[in-house]
Amino acid sequence: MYDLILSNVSKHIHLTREETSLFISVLKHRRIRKRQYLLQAGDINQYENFVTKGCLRAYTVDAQGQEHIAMFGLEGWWISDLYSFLTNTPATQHIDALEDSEVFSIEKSDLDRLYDQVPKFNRFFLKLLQNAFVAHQRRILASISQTAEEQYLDFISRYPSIEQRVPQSQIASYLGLSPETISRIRRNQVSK
Amino acid sequence: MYDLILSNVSKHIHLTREETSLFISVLKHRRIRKRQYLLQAGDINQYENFVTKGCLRAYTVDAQGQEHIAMFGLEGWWISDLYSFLTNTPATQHIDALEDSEVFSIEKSDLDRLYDQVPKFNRFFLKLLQNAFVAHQRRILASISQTAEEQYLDFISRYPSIEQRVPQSQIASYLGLSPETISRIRRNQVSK
DNA sequence: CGCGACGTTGATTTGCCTCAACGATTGTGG
DNA sequence: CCACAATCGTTGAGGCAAATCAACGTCGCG
Repeated sequence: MYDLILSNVSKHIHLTREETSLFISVLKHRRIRKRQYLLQAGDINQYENFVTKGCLRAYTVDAQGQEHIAMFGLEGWWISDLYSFLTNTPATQHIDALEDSEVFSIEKSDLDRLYDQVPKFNRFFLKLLQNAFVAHQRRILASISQTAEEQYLDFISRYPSIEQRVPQSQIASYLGLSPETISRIRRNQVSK
Repeated sequence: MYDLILSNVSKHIHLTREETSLFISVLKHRRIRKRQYLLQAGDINQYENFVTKGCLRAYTVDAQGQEHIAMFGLEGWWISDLYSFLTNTPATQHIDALEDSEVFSIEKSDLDRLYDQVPKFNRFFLKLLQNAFVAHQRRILASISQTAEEQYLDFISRYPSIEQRVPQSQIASYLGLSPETISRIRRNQVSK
């Protein structure tokens, strides 16, 4: 049950037995049914969440009611509205499940205590965030410099596991394209 | 001379006198003339840079020769090609100066040693990166959900100091718009 | 002075969106 | 278990926001 998250941690730092059990003691296991919210915009994001099963998404809803996906969360990924989490302000993002899912959640106060008691967790989350930051930078540059087709092809080659699991319309929403555009790109693709 | 960077650090962590002098000892002061490179794509980004004076930009150049600005760096900001820095691989970004500038640079090996000797620097860079991550997330959502005009107005209200200092064409390049579009937005704006 | 950098403006093009209709598949309540 | 609704993707027609192309004015600098 703890294998996935412990191997995720051990990619970056090494934990002693005591540190491991301390870490495990702050994990809250939760099941989220498809379409169920893990977080609603307006609420305060109390948890950093690690996905152990299924698939979630974080997204905003604009004035026209359109959804814009900030990130997906598959097995082995972390997902939260980080700004809300850090500043204790109401979330601007919703997080919900695209499939029946399971996560481990760490409460903010527990995480802060963990940072103090086992300082190397600072290093761990620093590493995580470095990776996320680099990925975001790439996404920004893609968004401002590439055509719709380039963005889509890049996406599916970079995240084939997402492309296979989530509806095309969700990928469209992640890329900032219309579902029809994705459909047309795919049509042109087969004839190439 | 060290005031700006020390106050930047002390926003997030407190340093003893010894830690402060250790920190200062790894800072390399550099002057970069307008149009001069701090980093060229293809080279390995050896430094994390803190801007103490002037204004720099990090950007990629695509196959058509078009520049796309990843980030600006004004006084008090950090700037680097983080991916290259972390992985020791050739940079994909150029960094150069839009004005005569000065920076403090920290070499990677020094930073790694600093992390070990003064672990709270992990915390410091974690905090920095959290802020940067949140800003990037906002930028992504803006880019995929807003019109050109909304993006531009958002930008100048969020970063008035940049808008006053850098050419409009550079802001266009940051937002992924053409310079002409920015010009037209501004024209419509005055008549409102 | 003359040149390059920068911004403006107009004309035209184009990539992608919107709107609308439809088929296939999935899921669900009677 | 079937019928009907919802979800999802596809396709076509038309429109529009922003890009492109081109010409020109202004300013600052070497």
